[in-house]
Amino acid sequence: MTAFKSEFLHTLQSRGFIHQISDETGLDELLTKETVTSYIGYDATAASLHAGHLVQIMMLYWFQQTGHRPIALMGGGTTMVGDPSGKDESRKMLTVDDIENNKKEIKKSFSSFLEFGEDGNKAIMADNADWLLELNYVEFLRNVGRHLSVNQMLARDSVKLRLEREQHLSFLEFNYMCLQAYDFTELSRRYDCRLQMGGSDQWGNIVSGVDLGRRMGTPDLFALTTPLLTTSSGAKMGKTAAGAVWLSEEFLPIYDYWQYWRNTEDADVGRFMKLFTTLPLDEIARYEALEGVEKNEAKKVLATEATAMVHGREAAEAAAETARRTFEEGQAADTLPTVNVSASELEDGIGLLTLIVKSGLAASNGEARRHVKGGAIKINDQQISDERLAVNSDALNADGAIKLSMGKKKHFLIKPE
RNA sequence: GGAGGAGUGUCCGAGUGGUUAAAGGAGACGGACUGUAAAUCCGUUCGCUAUGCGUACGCUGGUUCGAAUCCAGCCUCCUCCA
Repeated sequence: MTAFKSEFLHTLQSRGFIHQISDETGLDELLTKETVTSYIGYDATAASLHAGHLVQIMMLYWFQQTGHRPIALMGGGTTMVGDPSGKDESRKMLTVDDIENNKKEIKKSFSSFLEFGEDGNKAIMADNADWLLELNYVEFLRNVGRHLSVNQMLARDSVKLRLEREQHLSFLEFNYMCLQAYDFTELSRRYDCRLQMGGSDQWGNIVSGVDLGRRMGTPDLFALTTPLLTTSSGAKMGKTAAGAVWLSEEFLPIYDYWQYWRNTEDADVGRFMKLFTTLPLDEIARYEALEGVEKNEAKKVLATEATAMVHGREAAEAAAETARRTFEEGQAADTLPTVNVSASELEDGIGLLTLIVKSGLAASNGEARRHVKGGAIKINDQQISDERLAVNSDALNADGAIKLSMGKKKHFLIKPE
């Protein structure tokens, strides 16, 4: 293992972020010498980023923390085309308005990690729509295309593997690499961006940009990728039953976000602490050394720290406190996620199944019914077996709410309004 | 344009006329055991006003008492050739 001189690479390496670097020594020197600009691209396909993006975001965070200038590049242009690497039928074309809105929302999430601004090493939010959308095909071919080597691109794993397996590779897909390569040179030109980072699956695309830059006469460009992250059981990061673990509060309550990290597998705690929190390494080592039941303490710290990164410390502490009261004292903490029902409806009595569906615990009455049959549903901690039960205001507790639970972990408060 | 292959439930994948709402697996959810973990075991996994009804095997028609299964046309995807 190389010992890096630059604070940035040293930090990344000791925290387990690094998979591949195009020119370790060169990049290390550059980072030691001057304030460097680096970018990571994100497609604006949804209005919120999710936990799968976190590793990338944390890299930008450390980049800025160690004195460099990060660029978060929105794929406004590439999103218009749609990344074909997702194998299913091509993604629905997003409207310009959608993309604009998504960008705005995504930027909010970035603001928790990066300091945006004009000068010094303030982060920049760029958008490849600014240059990709006005590209003229023939002009692009003449200015950029002649520098792109098909021979080299054919050698990239992403392409090579497809060809070897005799799988179809569309021209569009092939061009995605070209556009991303071009992005890199454009960012180099506009912002003197020297480094592109990304997930390990992006290696080929990033290196294509490095090559293109050299042919087009940019300063030396560098590539850095992170390992593909899975949990110890092999599950993809950032996915749950309900879908992605969104960073935006509107998509996932902060309490649930905290819970996601609280339920981390034992084997992942240390690794995740290094990647998703900013705790000092020696402190992480202490938590990592905990065994058995004590590991839970580490998980709570992980959950609170990881939540604080996104939602702020106050909200994270609140989520931790809610969890403590709910799980350790069995109370209905009034900060649990709440479902509002109209007071008059509640007076008349609401069907249990309806209530379960309304709270999002089940997608249909049938599913709700199954949960009741399976003994998963509790109201005010009383197991309910009668699926036809009508819940009315008699069930309200002292705080004027009804605690609805499914299983041991999911709790809601039903409140009249 | 030619030849061949494929399209099944969240995903993968069996199923070539009849107890098929569709084997099996994965995933997910619930339960047991635990530590709000993992592993393991058990259960559930289209919808509904439910001993019934409605939808469902790319689409549209047809054959049949009866079709995911047979026929015709169409659509989409893939491979090879031109």
